[in-house]
Amino acid sequence: MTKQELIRKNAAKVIAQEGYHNTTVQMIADEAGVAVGTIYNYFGNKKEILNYIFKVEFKKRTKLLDRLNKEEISLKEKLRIFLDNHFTALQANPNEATVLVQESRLPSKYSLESVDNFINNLPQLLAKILNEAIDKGEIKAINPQLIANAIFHAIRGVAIQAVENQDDYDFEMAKEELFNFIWSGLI
Amino acid sequence: MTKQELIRKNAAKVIAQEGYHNTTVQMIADEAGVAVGTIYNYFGNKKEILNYIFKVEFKKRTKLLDRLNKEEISLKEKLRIFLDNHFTALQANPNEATVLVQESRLPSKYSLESVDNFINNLPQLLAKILNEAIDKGEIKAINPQLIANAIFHAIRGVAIQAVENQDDYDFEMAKEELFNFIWSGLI
Amino acid sequence: MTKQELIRKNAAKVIAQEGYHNTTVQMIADEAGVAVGTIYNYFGNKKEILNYIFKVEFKKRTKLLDRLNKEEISLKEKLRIFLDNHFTALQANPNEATVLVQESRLPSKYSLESVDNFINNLPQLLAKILNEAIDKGEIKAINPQLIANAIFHAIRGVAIQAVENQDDYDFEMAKEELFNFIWSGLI
Amino acid sequence: MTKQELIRKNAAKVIAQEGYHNTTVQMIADEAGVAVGTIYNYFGNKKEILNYIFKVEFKKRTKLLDRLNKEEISLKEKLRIFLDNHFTALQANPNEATVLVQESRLPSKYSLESVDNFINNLPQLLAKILNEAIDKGEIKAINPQLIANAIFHAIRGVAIQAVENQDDYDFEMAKEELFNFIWSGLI
DNA sequence: TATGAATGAGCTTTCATTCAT
DNA sequence: GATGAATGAAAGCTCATTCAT
Repeated sequence: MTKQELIRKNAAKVIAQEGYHNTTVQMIADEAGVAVGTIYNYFGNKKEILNYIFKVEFKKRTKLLDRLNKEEISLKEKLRIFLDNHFTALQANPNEATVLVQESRLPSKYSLESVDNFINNLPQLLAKILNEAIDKGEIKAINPQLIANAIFHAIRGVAIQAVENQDDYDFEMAKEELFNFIWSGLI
Repeated sequence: MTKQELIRKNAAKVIAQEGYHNTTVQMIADEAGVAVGTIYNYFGNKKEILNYIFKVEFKKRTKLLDRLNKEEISLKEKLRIFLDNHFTALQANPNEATVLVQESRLPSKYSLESVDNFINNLPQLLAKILNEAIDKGEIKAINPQLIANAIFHAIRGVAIQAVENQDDYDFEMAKEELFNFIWSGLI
Repeated sequence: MTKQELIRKNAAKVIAQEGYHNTTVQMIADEAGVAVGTIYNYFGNKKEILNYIFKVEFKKRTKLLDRLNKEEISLKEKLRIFLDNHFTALQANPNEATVLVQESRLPSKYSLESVDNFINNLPQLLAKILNEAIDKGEIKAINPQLIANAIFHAIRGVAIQAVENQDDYDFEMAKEELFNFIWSGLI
Repeated sequence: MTKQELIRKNAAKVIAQEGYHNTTVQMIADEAGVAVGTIYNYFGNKKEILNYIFKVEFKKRTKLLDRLNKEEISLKEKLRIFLDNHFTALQANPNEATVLVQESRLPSKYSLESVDNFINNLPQLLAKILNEAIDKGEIKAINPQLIANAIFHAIRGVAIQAVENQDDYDFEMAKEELFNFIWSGLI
């Protein structure tokens, strides 16, 4: 693991626990087992650490949605795959997931590029997929923007709960329930 | 308006714009037209201001849900009334709504009592209502906790968009779309 | 004395002893008997303290030269008055004088407005006075800019020595010698 | 060119542009095209680089003055030769000249041996030469220390201007004006 | 009650220096 | 010798909080 990855991972851990604003760079350094100075060899400032965490996660999510967007499968299947992936990522990287969920609502003027990307572009991509499904008659005529947004946040809300109760959480059940709820809302 | 209310209102305004962590007590004082010292005559510390904002809003929401819980009307109607109320409150107090939405995700160890209340108890109350509706056969058998949570966050997500684009947002359309989406997901 | 003056005075003292770059804001605060935070209530940042020291001294020197410029007395007398004033100021405010002398040579890109003023405009004013004296035939035809600059720095050089050996320095002698040297160089 | 010379030259370049305190060892390393570590193989610390720049330049100036001191030529000629030399050096090594001029006023407690040498011994040597000229009746009875100091700084002041406006500066004119001014002040 | 100047702990960030490779 | 990633002490600056007026 590169030192940058080491720092990203440990930063996510501390920020997930403490929140970005309660996390000092020293805390991140201690968790990563490096000196503060070392962090500044890899990140220009504290904000960029958070930025990088978002960027990495955003890339993962986006890549999947982009791929789904192009594939010739039904929306139903796409939604299943997306939820599968999401919950797998959640279990694999709970810290990063927590950070995404907790730190994604700075007022836009302070917002990081990557946070904006995450919070705006992901629903956007989802809306696009919904739109096509409407055209194909797979789902009923809804407002794609609005419903994409609702779905995105519904998933996010369940993710929060899941992550906060990681140890005894039935991820399979959650995925199933969530899928049914969303899908019924669309047809 | 009491001085405490004056401070609460103006604090909500600034915090909505800047975010809690980027808001200084001085900024709140300036907005409210009082001295910093005055604020500390009404609030023990900065956190308590946020706490109070949540408390006031929570009470409003909770009161409604409590009432709905007891009334002998169908879930469908309850949901309608809740959404009506929610969107009305949103338009009436967009600052407070923004604060609720943006500041409700501190890590639990730093969390304020009132924030916890808001984020946990509101879905809880909703879950209770859902549960009864299941028992009565009004809706299908879902996991009430999880779906209440999903609904809560779906509404929250739409609220964010609405508040951020206040000036040219079709609240009626949003309410209608959201209601249909949720309701279809339940039956 | 206002608190701003208190800080300026004590800052000049420490900076004269230690040099601007070896002076921490904490040192200034200690010398002035206030907290660091207090300094930042009166100055935006460390640089502004230095800036203000220069500004105050510059105003003093400039005011005199401006007045001399307008008066209908001979250059010889003007020069005498200026040197008198300069050496009086030197004895009255040796710390400020030391700061002026020691900190006035930052590379121009980092230079403070007030430092630039001091180092450029003072010789400029002197050059103007010389120019008029040439026109009136009081002194010989020299390059006013260049000689003004030479005079300015000659005075500055003597000032350094004087300030560094304050306790046993014959200011009257210095003034006399310097005047004669400069004056002979002009006629 | 030895590596030490390479570093000295490039350090002078950067320090002339940025000032000693705004120059990082990394910047010097980059300019010289070596690694930071390499610099520390040739210089004990950052200060020693500056020290060395002064030492080299001081030796040049001192050598000339020492020689002039011993020669049996008139002060007038000595002064001419010195100014000639000085302005030639200025044009040949403007970076080093700039450094000498800008960095020679650290408070004495932080001062480098070589800086002290430069700023104290050069005027001292000049004073000695003046003293002999007085004894020989070549110039009038002045205070040699003080006037040497004034001359030294007058030259320094003109040098600053010259170096700052290198590209379009009439060095010959400057030399001539300065010589006349100084010489008239002495006789 | 209202004020706002004063406080200082605690934060982010820099950079001269080291040392394993 | 040359390297440059790692270090951590030390700096500038912020801002919640206090308290004399």
